[in-house]
Amino acid sequence: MREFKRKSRVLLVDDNSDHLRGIKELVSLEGCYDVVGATTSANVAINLIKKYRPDIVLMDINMPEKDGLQAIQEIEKLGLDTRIIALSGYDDADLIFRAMKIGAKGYVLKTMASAQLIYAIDEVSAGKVYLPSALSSRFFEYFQRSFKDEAVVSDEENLLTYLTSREEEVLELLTQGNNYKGIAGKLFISETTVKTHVNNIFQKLQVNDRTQAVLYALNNGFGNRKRSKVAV
Amino acid sequence: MREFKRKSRVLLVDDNSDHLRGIKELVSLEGCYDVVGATTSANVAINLIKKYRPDIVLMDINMPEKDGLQAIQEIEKLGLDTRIIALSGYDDADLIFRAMKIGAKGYVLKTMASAQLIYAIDEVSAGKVYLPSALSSRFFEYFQRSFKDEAVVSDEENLLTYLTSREEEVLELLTQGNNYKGIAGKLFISETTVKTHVNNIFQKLQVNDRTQAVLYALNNGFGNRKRSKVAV
DNA sequence: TTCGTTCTAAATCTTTGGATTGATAAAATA
DNA sequence: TATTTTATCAATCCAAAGATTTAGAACGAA
Repeated sequence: MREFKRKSRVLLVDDNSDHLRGIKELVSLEGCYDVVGATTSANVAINLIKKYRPDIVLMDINMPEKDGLQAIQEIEKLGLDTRIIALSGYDDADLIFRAMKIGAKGYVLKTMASAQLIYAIDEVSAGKVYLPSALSSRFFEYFQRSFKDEAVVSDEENLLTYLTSREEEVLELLTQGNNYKGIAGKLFISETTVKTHVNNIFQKLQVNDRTQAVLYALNNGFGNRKRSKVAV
Repeated sequence: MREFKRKSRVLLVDDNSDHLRGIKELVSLEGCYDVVGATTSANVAINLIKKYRPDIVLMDINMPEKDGLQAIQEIEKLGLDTRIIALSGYDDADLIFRAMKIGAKGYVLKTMASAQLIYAIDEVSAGKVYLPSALSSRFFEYFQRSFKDEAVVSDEENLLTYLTSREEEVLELLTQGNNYKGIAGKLFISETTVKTHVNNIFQKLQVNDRTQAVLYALNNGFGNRKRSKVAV
């Protein structure tokens, strides 16, 4: 499959120039990749990317000068179809998670065999997202852990289930920041009717005012909104 | 490696009894697995799991009677160390994502080769999380897409940055559903002072009332809270 | 020192929000 | 059929929220 594709253009970024040289040789040895650039600076890398539009960027994310993750984020914001593979010395679940979250298409450890790196480039170059098995495991453990608390919350009695469909409509509009007049206008009913509904909602959700009602709704999976504990 | 481990105990759940028989034979042929049960009902499965504590559960998630995802969630809530592999007819990204989110340790398509299923069981049995390469790709695309909007949002001007630290404290208490009296009491300042702060907050966030202020705060990464567009 | 900002506070006033009671009509359900 | 639930609306009434103005004290920067 690889031999039929045009050569993929690869850019290398690693603050350690020895590593950089090593990786460059390694990738260059593969017939199907053109190394269009290699730099020790993330800032230079971003400019090179704008200029050469590489297909693949191998980005070291353990750099002192500029955070590699931040660099990835900036590159992603350019909206090019450059696909980034994070290179890291650590198999830390949080690092892996954050890298994938901001759009890295792969994550490879520096300690991994060079064949592994080439394989990752092959896969990502083919449009896939590639995480080595061991790192993928880490990722999913972290991912599942970050949603565990949320599941527990939805386990306890959800007072939202007691709302009638009309009350849900009203609450929906409340969660959009509407006041009585706004809701009345949007539902084509009188303001007093809205007040009645809102009061019933307060009773059912056991809250005292609209802000608390809105907070309850958001924290208990109202509509298709969900709060997650995942942070960047 | 496999031959040194004790036999893993496997439970099979599929509403199609033909499939069920087929899978049972397939798994039974592997020397290292004991099929401790096979049922067409998710509800029966949950009882069997409580009774036999299998190591692995193969759960069909395309069942009419009871939603397989819901069943997985219930099993996860039992807090056992049973690891669940989702069996599905669809490689839908959303389905895969939801299955992994609620704790499935693997996701295998029914159309995949039987060797693939066995491999998945092997990997999950070994404590890993296993997603076939193609599905893993799907998952990550969905995952990255679900965080993309969020990144864009944090990119545009965040009015929260204009708040003073005192105003942030007040807003924090607002997002907890406090009224003026509550905030005044907690900050040991007068109610009128709180009103002043709140009014300044409204000006800076360009909103009309506390509910809108709270919504703005939650939607723009106030504190360590982050809203995600990901839903179960 | 002077200027700007922040935090504090009060006074005043208008609007909105929330509680309560009561009532009608349609629709679902027993 | 009888009963309950739901959705609708009105009229109060009080409390809370919001807008506006003014002002003193503390603090840091120009």
